[in-house]
Amino acid sequence: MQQKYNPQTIERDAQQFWQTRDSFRAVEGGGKPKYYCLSMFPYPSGKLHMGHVRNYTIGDVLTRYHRMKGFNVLQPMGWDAFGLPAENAAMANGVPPAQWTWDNIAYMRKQLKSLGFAIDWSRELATCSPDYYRWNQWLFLRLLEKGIAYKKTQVVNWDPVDQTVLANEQVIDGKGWRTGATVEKREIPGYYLAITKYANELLSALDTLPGWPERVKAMQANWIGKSYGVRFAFPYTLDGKAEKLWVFTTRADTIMGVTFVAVAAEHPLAARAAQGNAKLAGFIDECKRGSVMEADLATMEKKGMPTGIFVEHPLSGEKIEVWVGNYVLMSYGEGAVMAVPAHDERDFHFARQYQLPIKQVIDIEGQAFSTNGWQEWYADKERGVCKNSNKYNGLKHSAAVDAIAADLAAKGLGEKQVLYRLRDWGVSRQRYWGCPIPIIHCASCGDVPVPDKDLPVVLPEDCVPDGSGNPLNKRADFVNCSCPKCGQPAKRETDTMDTFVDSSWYYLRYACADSKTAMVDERVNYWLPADQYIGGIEHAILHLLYSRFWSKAMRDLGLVKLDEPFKNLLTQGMVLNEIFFRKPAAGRITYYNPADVDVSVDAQGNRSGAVLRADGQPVESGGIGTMSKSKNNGVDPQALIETYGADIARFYMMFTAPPEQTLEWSDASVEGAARFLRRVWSLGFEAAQRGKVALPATLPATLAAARRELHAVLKQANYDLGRHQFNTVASAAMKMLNTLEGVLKGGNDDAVNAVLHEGTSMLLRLLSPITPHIGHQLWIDLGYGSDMLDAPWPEPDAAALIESETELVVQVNGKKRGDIRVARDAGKAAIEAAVLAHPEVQKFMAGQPAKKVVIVPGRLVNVVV
RNA sequence: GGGCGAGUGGUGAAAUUGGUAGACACAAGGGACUUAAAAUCCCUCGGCGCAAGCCAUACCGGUUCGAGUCCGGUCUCGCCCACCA
Repeated sequence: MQQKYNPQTIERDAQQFWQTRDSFRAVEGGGKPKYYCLSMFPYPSGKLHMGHVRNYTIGDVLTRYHRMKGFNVLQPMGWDAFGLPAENAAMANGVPPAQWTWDNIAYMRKQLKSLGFAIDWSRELATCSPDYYRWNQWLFLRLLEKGIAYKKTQVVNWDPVDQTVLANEQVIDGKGWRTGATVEKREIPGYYLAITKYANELLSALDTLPGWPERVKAMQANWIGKSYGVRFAFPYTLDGKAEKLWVFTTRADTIMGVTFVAVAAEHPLAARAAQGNAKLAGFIDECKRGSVMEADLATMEKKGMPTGIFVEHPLSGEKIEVWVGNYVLMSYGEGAVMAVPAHDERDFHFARQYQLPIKQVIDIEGQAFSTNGWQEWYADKERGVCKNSNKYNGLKHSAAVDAIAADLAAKGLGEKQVLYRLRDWGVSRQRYWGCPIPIIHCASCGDVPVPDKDLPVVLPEDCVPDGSGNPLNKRADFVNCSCPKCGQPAKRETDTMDTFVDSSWYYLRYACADSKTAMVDERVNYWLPADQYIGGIEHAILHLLYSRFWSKAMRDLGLVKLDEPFKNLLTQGMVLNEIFFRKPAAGRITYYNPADVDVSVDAQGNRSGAVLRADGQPVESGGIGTMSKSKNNGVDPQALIETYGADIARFYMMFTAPPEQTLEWSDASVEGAARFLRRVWSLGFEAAQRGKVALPATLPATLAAARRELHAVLKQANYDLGRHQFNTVASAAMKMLNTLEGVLKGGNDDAVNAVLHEGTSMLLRLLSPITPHIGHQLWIDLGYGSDMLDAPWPEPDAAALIESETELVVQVNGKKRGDIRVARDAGKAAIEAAVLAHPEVQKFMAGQPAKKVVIVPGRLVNVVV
């Protein structure tokens, strides 16, 4: 055994040991309760970043902890391997995306292994492998049969940089989620998945997920956006034909206040009105081209134009004019709204802009309505009652809605409707590096599904994209085929699937990654749902919603017995670092990596300045931000692992912040973690020299106190592990080390060494989920066993925690004035007497009688004067 | 505009149901060891005060014997959604 802590050799040996023994292979069954610990799989971008290290360290801590607690644990790993970066890299380097991707996977797998994660590598999968994506295609065909997948032509979000369609969820602030390019609108045919059929279940089942953060559930509920309202029609006659203009409203109670109707620029009625109306046609064109930036939209001036078409109010029969309004969305509801300027803020501003009538139909007692300016209460549906509304006068919101909906229904002009904000999920992408959509286009048979026997439709792996659209279109050997129905020459679909399809079910495939004959098998029902899912908050909506939908769809196909795929969700915080830059008078900002900047501090420890090491000149601080290429503030995990080793990197990650919070990078704190593990090693070395000694029946008081402290800290640490607060578990390990070093200095007799050994064995096991390598080695060196993974989780000894005397804090009027030691079983009267006799207490009571004495057992006594 | 969350030393952070605020660290300062440095070890470390003590968990108020924690209000920051009818 070496006296000096040498992480490199220790870690290499431990990893070899685990590999030789195949320690982390998970096998179904065996009588233990199962624990499926799942981390979001990485995109193989080239190398790991700190976010990955943090994510997988959290997963590994939970994995190893549960394993020692007696669970049958599965921790798998795979690769979200399709996607655009591979195409961009291919263009930059002239290498096919497949090769780039597989090279990256090989490198990142090596990195993950060097971090010592307890992963069952036999279940590894990559979504770009035909063995995996054939099942995307297979399931897509099943969904097509069920009508959940369907084709339609629709106005879509078009990313001009990536040259592809984006789902609504992938448009952020009017920009592509990946490229940041301003999204355009285009009309394109594509395949859609009817996620809206599951809207209600996706929403209501959120209540069955107590192990999910409220924040994520709120975001999903918000996104699904359930609204209760009334869908109804304004009848009209055009070109001699009776027609209906449908609208949706959540405020049917204000229906008697309708003074105009507004339709979206894309609405068919707008197009009809624009015929022979060049001015209107021009306006509609302007609206369609207009910005889709939400920030712009929210502040954009209300613009509109009358169509000259009039409709009839369904209840009053009044003539109402139809306007085209730039604030009406074609994609929500009917693309048309009833406008009630008196009680809707947008309608109000629009009406004022164009001098349209404003008619108050909701009254709140004591509030005076005015058309001069908008007041919050105009839209208050809780307090108001109907007025100027004939037979509905005096009714409150819900009663009025009921009555009006009933009257509309009686006329066949409307009914109550539940509407969702959620849209169907467009999955066609005009990209090469993705899963081919298994469809063949035949001139006579139309769109024909590829027969199951011909799956997978294999993506050619030797294409090099050149930026001019999808290279598959130029691959005659891929495109040309024969129609499965009639045998005539046909064309293969060249669109590929959204990569979110790949990641919507990979967690199921881990359970049966070797299955050649089926997408999933019975083993899925053993492992799923995942007991713990860990990943970034950025997937709160997209990936997690799609995955929930996908597993429900598979359930309804009878493939899995599963309502929800992820029982508990932990959203880990981001890894941040300082930002330094210089902004020349002219030219672009340059960012400098914090590793190249020297920061000086004054005597109080306050920051006094920062200079670039290379030239000694000052740089400006840009605060703290997520590690990113654009801010040049990333720290490469590889350098960290090579300099310090996996255990120190892992310990630092766990100690610095609780898992859900952001983690601010600090080189000095990494050094602190290294210091701690060196001390652990020294302690282990010393303990090994002294030899193992069994605990005697009785211990001297100081050793009993030390032992009590060790067990009390362990008790708290176990509690903290249960609630995933790993930073205080790391703190607990530090406290135990401090205590044990004190014990060590107390002498070198059997009693000392007995406490030392018991404490060290507890410490190593408590640390082992976080720093498994050092634990593995010391466990052997100290003679506790040959494989720490087989050791039981340490539990505090209740007997060690018992004290003959307890210390109570003494307060007078809620302020601490001292403390007393009393017998553990001291009665109330004895405690009270002891406290009242305490000199500090007497001093602060200043001769006044005690009004009341509050005793909190085992904690404190408060004397009220 | 709507929703959710958070504000504690120079810094990262602790404080389970209301019960000793700042555990455990980092940084800083002082000291020991050393020819010297690194490493290691010891001490100090929220503010004011010589001290007794007082003040301190964004701010104001409330409940309570007792509030970082509960309630009401204000301010600031972060995230998500957003002309969703």
